[in-house]
Amino acid sequence: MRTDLSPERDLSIQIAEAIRAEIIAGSLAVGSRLPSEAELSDKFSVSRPTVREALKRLAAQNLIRTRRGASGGAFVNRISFEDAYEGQITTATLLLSMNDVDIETACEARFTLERACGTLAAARREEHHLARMTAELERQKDGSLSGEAFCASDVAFHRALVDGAGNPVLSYQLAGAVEAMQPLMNMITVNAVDRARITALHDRILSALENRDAAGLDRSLADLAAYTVDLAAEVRQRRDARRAKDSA
Amino acid sequence: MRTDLSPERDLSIQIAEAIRAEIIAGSLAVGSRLPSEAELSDKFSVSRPTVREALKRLAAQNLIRTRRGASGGAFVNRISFEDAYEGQITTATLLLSMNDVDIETACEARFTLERACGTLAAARREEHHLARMTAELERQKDGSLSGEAFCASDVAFHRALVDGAGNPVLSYQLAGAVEAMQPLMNMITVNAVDRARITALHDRILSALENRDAAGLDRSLADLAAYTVDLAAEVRQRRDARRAKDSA
DNA sequence: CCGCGTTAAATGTCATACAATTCAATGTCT
DNA sequence: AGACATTGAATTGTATGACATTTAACGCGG
Repeated sequence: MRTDLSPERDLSIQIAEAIRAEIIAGSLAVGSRLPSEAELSDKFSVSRPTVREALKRLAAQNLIRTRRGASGGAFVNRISFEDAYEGQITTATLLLSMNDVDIETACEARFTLERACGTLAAARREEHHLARMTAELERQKDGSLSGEAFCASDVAFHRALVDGAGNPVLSYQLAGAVEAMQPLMNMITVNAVDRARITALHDRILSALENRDAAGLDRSLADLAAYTVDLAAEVRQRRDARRAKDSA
Repeated sequence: MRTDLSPERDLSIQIAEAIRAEIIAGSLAVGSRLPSEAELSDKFSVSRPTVREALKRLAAQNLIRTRRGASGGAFVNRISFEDAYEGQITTATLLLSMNDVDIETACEARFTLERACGTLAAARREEHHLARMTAELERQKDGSLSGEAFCASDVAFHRALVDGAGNPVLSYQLAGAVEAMQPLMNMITVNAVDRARITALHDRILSALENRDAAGLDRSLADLAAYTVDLAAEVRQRRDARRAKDSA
């Protein structure tokens, strides 16, 4: 079969869209092998490099994976939640950094969603969620931890909480919200006093979750949200003051 | 400058990651122009097709856009909420269809998040949110509406509710969750009785929002969630019955 | 000063060749 | 006969060079 393309837009885009449409429609099942690059370039009447550019576009979206060698080729990928997390996180991170979203707005979004998950997690959390959170909390109490490592542990702690809701779709959605804030949090969390306060709140969160105390968990998360916003406000005040001094 | 690459993985992947890292780190600012393909192939000591494959990967993620002609080239894209929203919908849709996520799980995620927004929306909604929801609700009561149009209106209604929370980050996250479910909802909502029940619930939601009655709004949304899950269960029972008959 | 063609720079596309990788068939030795 | 090395073919990855297309800027003439 030979498929014609309109010369309107770039060929590699059209080819990528044609293949993506087939994948979404299901006529290319998960795990099935696409025609070889030579066959595709024949089918679309384009050169092999052009086909390859189209395939790279799809590969960048995790829609296909390629293997070399005999009986190699491009295969339709089953998009796992883990794969999707990554894209979600980088996109959300860039969205926040590129669109001048203030920390208060980002915090509100993140904690609003997280508290909603908390209600479910209080009912469904399992031992391994608590174990992960306990381990991270221990790390956070280590004073020698670097700022970035502390934030990374903070993220892991909260993601375990979200996972406790036992709903993979929720975990996927929240991954972006929680993880995307890490760069912002890196600017905030600094001194030992702040850390102590945060780990104390984490203690409350963890024990509330352990006791399946949904209301207590929600209060603790709300307190953490309020404290985070306070810290953000301080950071901004310092920054504004510095700017005023610089411009003077 | 010449950058060395390890021969471990594919070159185009490494180049794409190197450039992406620069964008995320901010050393390539939004709107700035990347070196030309010839310069990049020189910098990384690879051929131009390889550089192009790397750029196509980045273009597929909306990280860059390219323009032809003099003073053309590849430019760092400002990721808009609209762009990101597109990608999130296709990803979320594929996730749901490829991973056999049951409707209950998807519904739970969607309404859990939406109820969280509702609490904020009850406090912050403005007249134009109510106006949009009222208009959509009127459409939904028109019996001649097609199934798809009804669902589209349903989505618009709920997006207006989410927008009422007055938090763009929240709107972005929720838009994906609500919209990605539309294909699933299309299979559910069918007959006039179901529609009447749904619009009645929408009536309750709207008036609760109008009266800034957060608790009532939450109850109404919970009822709608429960009803949706019921409908989904019916659909599945019918489907299973049909399958059993077919295999018999 | 304005309009218009020319030109140069950049991406888009093509054709071809070769390298690297993987699997399978084949053949050989024990 | 069976295990193991060898070869070969299929496929993706990369390189090279060329041409086509598009676009902005420049210079020239009116």
